Amino acid sequence: MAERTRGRPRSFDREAALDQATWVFWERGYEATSVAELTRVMGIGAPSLYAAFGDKQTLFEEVVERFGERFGGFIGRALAEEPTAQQVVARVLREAAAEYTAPGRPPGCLIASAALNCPVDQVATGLRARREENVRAFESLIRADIAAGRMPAGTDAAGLARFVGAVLQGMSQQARDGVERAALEAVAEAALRAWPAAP
Amino acid sequence: MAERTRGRPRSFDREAALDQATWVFWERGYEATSVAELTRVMGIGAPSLYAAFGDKQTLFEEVVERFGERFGGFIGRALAEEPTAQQVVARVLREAAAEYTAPGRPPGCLIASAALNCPVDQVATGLRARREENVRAFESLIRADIAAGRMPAGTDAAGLARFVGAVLQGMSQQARDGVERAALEAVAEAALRAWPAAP
DNA sequence: TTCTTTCTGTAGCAGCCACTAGAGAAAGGC
DNA sequence: GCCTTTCTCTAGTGGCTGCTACAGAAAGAA
Repeated sequence: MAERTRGRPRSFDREAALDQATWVFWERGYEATSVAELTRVMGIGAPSLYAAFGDKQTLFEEVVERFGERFGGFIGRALAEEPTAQQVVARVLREAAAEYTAPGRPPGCLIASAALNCPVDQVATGLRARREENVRAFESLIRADIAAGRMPAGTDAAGLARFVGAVLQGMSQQARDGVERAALEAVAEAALRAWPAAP
Repeated sequence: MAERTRGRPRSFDREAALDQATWVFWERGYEATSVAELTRVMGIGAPSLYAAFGDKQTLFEEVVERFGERFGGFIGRALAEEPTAQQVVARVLREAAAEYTAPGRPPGCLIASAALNCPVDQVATGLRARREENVRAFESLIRADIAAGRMPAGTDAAGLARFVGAVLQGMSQQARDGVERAALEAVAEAALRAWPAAP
């Protein structure tokens, strides 16, 4: 990755700076994070930021991508590793309670909360698409379970998937409001009781 | 109310201007709403706004108060009119699906979404307190139902109340993401299936 | 009429916003 | 050594932010 190139070499670690930026955006959200604060936390000058990352919006998009890989991965892992919709959802909700309140990092989920009330349409839309992606993944998983006879034939797959998405968003917001892990776990357990019994 | 006073009379309707301000804050959130936009929509100059409402933050607090009376009232009404916790929660969730997607007004709930990612602590804290108030009302209602033998003795009242709060917040966010009423009603129905059976 | 009180419109405050021009610094290629 | 390339630093840009000083307008009180 570190190809030798001509010209003066970059004096900072691009990956480390990206991590710092992720932290700030996660904590404050897109709009409330100023470029001045980013450069301060990243330890670089504004021209270096613009040379390395484009502009604030492009930097944010890269931050979101990285966040999805590093911290949003628990949803992808559950989707990949658990065999049934119920097991996926149970694991996702329980892990969300832990992830959204993990000590040493900002509460909640960046993808759920960083671009709320954001007047830059493209930014808000990008995050919305990522959330919608998850809901659709849940939905097709539920449909598969219905088809396989693991869930009642009359189950409202879209509604149930949307419910899981809403609970995740609600849990993230509650975490940002300062609610702690045990309380979020109670929310997850309550949500799981809504799951339809196997036929 | 319209007491005669000395001095030049105000040239605009204070209540109407407050309604316009409510609309803008509801649509855009606290931070993303500029005083310039407020004065434009309210049809008054900045000095008139500051004379009549104090400053942006005080105006917002008044807007929140009015919003709670006009649009958040459905929760209070359900709490006052329904006899059991289950009936309160069922009505609140179902009405929320309609309220959060009512045509002709901004989607979602101002109290749930207008101060997310807001760096002005006092504003964010004020809305958080209002949300917390609702959760506590649900909780004491559930406790009363447990004491009256209408719900199982082992019910986690705090957890269930927090769950309802999280679902409401999630529904508001989904509404802001453009999800429509029927889908939110499915979320409400799913959430209601989590309610513990009577003992 | 004149005084006092209150509101309104113009015009502008300092401070922050995202962003960048231009000069110098630090590397490889020759 | 010297050229090219790329990055960094200083010092700003215009534009927006919330907010206000000031002068004039419009009412009641005398």
